[in-house]
Amino acid sequence: MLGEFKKLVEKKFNVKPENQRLFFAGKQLENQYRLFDYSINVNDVVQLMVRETVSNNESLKISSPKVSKNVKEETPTPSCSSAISSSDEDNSEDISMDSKYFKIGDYVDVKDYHYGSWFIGKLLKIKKDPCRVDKPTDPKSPVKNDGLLYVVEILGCDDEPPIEVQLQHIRPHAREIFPIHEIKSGDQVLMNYNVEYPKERGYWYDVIIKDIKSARRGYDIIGDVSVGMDNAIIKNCHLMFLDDIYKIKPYKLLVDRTPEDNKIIQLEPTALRAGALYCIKCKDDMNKQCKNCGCKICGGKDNEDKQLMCDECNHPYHMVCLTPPLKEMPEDDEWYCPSCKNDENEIVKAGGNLKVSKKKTPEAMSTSKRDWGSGMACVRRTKKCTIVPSNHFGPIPGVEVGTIWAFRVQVSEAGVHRPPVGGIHGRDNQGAFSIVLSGGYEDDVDNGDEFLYTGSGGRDLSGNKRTALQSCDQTLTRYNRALALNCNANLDNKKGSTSVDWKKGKPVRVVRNYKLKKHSKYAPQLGNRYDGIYKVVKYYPETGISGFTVWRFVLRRDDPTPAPWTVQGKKLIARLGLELTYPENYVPISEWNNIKSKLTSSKNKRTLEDTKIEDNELSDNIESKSLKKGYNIKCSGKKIKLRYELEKEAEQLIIADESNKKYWDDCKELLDNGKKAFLERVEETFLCICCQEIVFDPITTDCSHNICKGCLKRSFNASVFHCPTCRAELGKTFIMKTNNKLAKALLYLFPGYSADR
DNA sequence: CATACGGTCCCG
DNA sequence: CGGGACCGTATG
Repeated sequence: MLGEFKKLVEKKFNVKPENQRLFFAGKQLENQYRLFDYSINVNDVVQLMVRETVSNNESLKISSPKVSKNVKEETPTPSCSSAISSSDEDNSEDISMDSKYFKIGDYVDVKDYHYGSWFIGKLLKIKKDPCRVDKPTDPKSPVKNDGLLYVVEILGCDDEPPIEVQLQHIRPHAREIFPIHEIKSGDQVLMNYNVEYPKERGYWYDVIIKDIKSARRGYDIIGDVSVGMDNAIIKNCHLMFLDDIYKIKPYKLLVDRTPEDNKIIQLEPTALRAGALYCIKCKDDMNKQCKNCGCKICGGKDNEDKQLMCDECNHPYHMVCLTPPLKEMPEDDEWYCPSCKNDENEIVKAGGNLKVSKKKTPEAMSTSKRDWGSGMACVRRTKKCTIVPSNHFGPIPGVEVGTIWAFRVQVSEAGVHRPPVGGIHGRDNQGAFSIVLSGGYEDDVDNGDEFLYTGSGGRDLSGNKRTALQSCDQTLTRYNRALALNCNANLDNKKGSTSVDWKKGKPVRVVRNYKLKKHSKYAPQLGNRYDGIYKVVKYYPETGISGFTVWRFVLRRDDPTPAPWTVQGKKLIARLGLELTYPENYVPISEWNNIKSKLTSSKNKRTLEDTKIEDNELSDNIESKSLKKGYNIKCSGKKIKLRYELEKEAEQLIIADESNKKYWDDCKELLDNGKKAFLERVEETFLCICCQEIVFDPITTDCSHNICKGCLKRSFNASVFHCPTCRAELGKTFIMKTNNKLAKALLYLFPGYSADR
């Protein structure tokens, strides 16, 4: 059983079984199955993700080093940038006296933030690090960030600006060759390796020697190469370049430096270490004609000043080799070669008119006069989830239940729900992988753990629309058929079908959108939230509110992670620190700010709560609607409704807390569902937003929110004087008066709940 | 090619 | 201001 396997994993990786999430072939391994059930064989690789349960965030980071061979891109970090822009004069103070290890003029090996490999450089300046954010350090590095920035000029790159790195990313320049016959397994050395083309010369990385074999001519060396900024290890690399292996020179304190040491470190290196070839075709032989790195047409490398670089493919072209030949440099900044250029006509006219950019002309693009340039209406995905295929069933590894994204495109990027607009992602011959509830279909009914979902279609989308009113009958085709296939029952596209064993159906990832709020209280306040795995219990056609046939799907939650609206779920979300995320570099438009401000103003919050639909009401809804058609929901039989009658004393204490009347009334409606349900609701209602526990020593604000006195005090101590829930200004002089009535009521219901505080 | 439970701009 | 029109995009 998998439980035993998890124990083995615990021994090996020191991760508690409950914190392990194991994946194989895109599937999450569940406890009740065996490795055999997943067809896992010897030597197969199982992915381990570590659930974050404690405050220290140690997640399994898988990094792929990115080393681009030829083209240097610009460092994309605007703040704390590693490269000084050449136009920007660096006038910060030199404080080289503060460094314990280096002084100006030292020749050092420097780890470039961009390539993640070691280069030779000369130390120009030492200054204070204004960012003071520690860059990743190799755990084996003998030094730690000392709060200084070392400004280093990379040798052999004359036109490149100096780079700035922290102490752990520079070290004395390694000059001494490590003779191959002296090397033994376990040594850490500096070697040349090409991540992309392991047989070619590449950049310089730290390598731990794993194995040395005598081969027919010379040696075979296997080692673990440490690449990239976060020191990802590429294991068991076959290293090719054994003539120049360098001994890593240890750090030495300045106070320990002898005059001899000083002479060596300040001596300009006689030879640069051979780096990656620019061109692997011609091995950078300048005398060889090469259509890969020289002119794409003639292969020549001559007349560099008469070569044009294509802004698309980056290949050079002699101006004279073009047809027709170009006599002068084009005035335009952009130039595209014949094979990258879109419009053939433009190429013919190359000499005269190069004004057309690669982008489509506005006329060809659209007839619209609207500006779609800003906002998230029609934006492209910027990344694609590749960790699992798009037809993957079940959770997406690393995506926690309760994750919230502001926009659908982000949900798509995460791989949770890929279509940018559609509500169902599925294939009509495989099943549905995910669905989104966003209140767009009038017939949806949401009851949290179970909901009634309406199929898609039956709408007239002419006029380039995405949504419309129902205007004809839905059929069990396309996405509806896909979703039906998830149900553990034979497909019936006439009458629908009911699962034999609903849990055995295919899993559906479910996302709730904030627009669902209108109809459901299980919707998030903002954005799109992943709520976990559901299964299709049954599906059937029915006449919808519009009068047209719609297909309806009953989905029921089957996920080990507590749902985001439960107390447990909320605690988990708080523990994981899940927060609404926006796309990178997102600049909110005014519209979006309006939505947000509406939510934070208490007045609107009230009206939202007024429209909440109750549990029982919802269940009745599902039942009545289904019964109308002669279907019977089995769960109605097993529902045990044992109304909890509040004790007199409790009733009095609750009534006494007038300022929270609305909340208490809200809770009381759950009395019908029994004591447990009622108490859960109370716990949820009076959860302190700060500490995620039931409010202790509660303060009830004018904006009707309850916070622990201790939590509020902490907030005030940090000079934050507004309500943590709705951000209404409380003012410095706000008097923190405990709401004793609430305190008493809570204490009655949860005797001693504050014992540990 | 058709389809789609987004998102924004524009107009009344 | 709120609701209607309608765009690019990913997916099958």
